[in-house]
Amino acid sequence: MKLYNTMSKTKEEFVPLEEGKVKMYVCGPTVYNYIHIGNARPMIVFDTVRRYFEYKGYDVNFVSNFTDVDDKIIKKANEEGVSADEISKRYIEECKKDMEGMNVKPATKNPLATEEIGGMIAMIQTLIEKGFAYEKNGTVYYRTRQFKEYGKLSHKNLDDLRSGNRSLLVSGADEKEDPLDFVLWKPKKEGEPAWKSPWSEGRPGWHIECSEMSKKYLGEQIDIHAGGEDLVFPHHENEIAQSEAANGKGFSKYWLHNAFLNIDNKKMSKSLGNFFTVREISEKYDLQILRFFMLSAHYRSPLNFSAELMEAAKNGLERIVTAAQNLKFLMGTTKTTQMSETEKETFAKTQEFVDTFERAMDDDFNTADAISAVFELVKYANTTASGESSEEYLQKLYELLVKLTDVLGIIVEKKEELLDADIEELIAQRQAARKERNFARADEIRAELLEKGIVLEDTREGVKWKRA
RNA sequence: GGCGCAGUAGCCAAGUGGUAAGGCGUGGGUCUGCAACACCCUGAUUCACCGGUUCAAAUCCGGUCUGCGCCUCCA
Repeated sequence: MKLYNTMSKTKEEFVPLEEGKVKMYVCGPTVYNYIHIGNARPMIVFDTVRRYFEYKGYDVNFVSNFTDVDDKIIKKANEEGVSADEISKRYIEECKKDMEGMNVKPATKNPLATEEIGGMIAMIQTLIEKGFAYEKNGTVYYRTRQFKEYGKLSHKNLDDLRSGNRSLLVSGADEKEDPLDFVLWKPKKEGEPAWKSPWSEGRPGWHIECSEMSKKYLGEQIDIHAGGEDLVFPHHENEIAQSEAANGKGFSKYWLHNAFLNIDNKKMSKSLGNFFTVREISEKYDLQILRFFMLSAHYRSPLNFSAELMEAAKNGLERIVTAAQNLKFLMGTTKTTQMSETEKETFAKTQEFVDTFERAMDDDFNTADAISAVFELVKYANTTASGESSEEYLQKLYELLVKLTDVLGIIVEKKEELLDADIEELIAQRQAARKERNFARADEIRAELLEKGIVLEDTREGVKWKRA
C-alpha cells in the first residue's frame, strides 16, 4: 500500500508504527458556522482512507478535533449576542449532522480545544524550558529559528519566507525576536473567553491545539497526519516544530493533504459569492451524491464543483444503487437457492474487479479508479444476473457490491420500506388494468403514483417500485 | 518576488515509457403496450503547443502558452 507523503514528495510504502494499527489525526474545522463543501472534502476523503485501512484489517484510531475557540467564533458570538461557547456547541452539533448525511464515520475521538487547555499550557511550558519559546508581556512565541528543520514539510527556505513577507516585518511591529516566530499563547482582549496560565489570562494559539490533542489521544508519534493542502504552511509546519521540539522525536510518519474544491475554477470564498454550505447542498441533493462526487477525482487533484457535475454524479450513483436494488429484487423472486457450477465459475470472475479495486486504492487511494472497478462490477452484475439466477449467486454479487461501495462510504442498501395499503391497492389495480390491456387506465395510475413520489418499473419478474 | 500543481473526447476523469480505463451526456438499436431499468452499438489515428531523447512518449528532458494554489490561524 502506497501513499503520497507531502514530506518526501513521493509515494511511500505504508509501514505502521505498530503492527496492525493506524494512528491518524485529521485537522478538523473551526466551528463558527455550518461547514462548507470545501470542509467536506477532507472529511470525505480521509474517512475513505480510514475505511480502506479498516477494509485491509487495520485497527484505526482516528482522531479529529473541533477548534472551538477562535477569533471567528468570538466575532459570530458578538454578532448574535450570545456566548462563544453557545456558537461552537451549536455548530459542532450541526457539523455532526452533516457528517452523518455524508456517511462519515464518527471519529474515535473528537477532542475540543477548550477542553485541552491544561495540556497545551504544559506543552508550551516544556517548549519554554527547552529554549524553543519565550514570553513577552503575557504573549508566548515559538522561536522558529531554534528549530533547525523548520520548513521541511512545506519545503520552504526560511530566508525566502523572510524576503517574501517583508511587509509583515512592519505590520508585525511587536515584541517578536524574529518575524517568523508564531504565537503559542496570547492574552485575552476585553470580552474574550480566557483561561489562566503562568503568562497571562488568555488563550492558546491555533497550532498548539493540534500538537497537544494529537499527543494526548494518539501519542507522541503517529502514523498519519492529514488535512487540506492549505494547512501545510504554516499550520502543519508549526505543529511539527512544536511537537518535535517538545517531545524530542519525530511527529508524524506520513503527511497527507487533499487539494481544494473549487467553484467555477476559483477558490470558494465569501467575497466572490461562490460559497456553499453542506446544508444548502443537502436541500437539493442527497449528501451521498456529494460524497460520490468528491470521490470521483483523486484527492490530490483540484476538483471543480458545479450543478452540472452534481447531476452527472447523481446519475452515476443511481446506476450503482439501481444495480444493487435489482439484485435484491431478483433475490425475492428467484426459484433456485444454490449456485450452479456455471454460476460458481461466473462468480469467480468477479475477483478481477476486486483486484482492480484494491490495486487502485493501494496506489495512494485512487478512488476514481476504484469507482471504475465498481462500475465494471455493476455491468457484470447487470449482465449476468437475471430471473434465472440462484439466490446464492445474487446474494454473493450483492454482498460484493456492498463490500466495495462500503469502503467508499457509498450506501447501496435501502431500508426495507412498506407501502401504504392504498398505494398497494393502486399498484394492484394498475396490474389488473394492464392485464385487460387498458393501458390508458394503467398510465393514469402510474402518473398518480408518480405524484406521490412512487416510481414504477415493469419487469419480467413483476413490478418494481422505488421512491423518486 | 519565492515555492508548487495542473492542461487527456461535449462534460468529468484514470492512465507516468509499449501503442488511450471508467462514468455522465449525445445519437442509433434490442427489450417493453408505452415508459423506466438494463443491454448492444456510437465516440480522442490522439493526450495545450514547439523542439529533443528513444526501436517506442500522453507518459522522460528543454522551452512556450494557459489556468490554479501556497507564502495572511482559509479544508
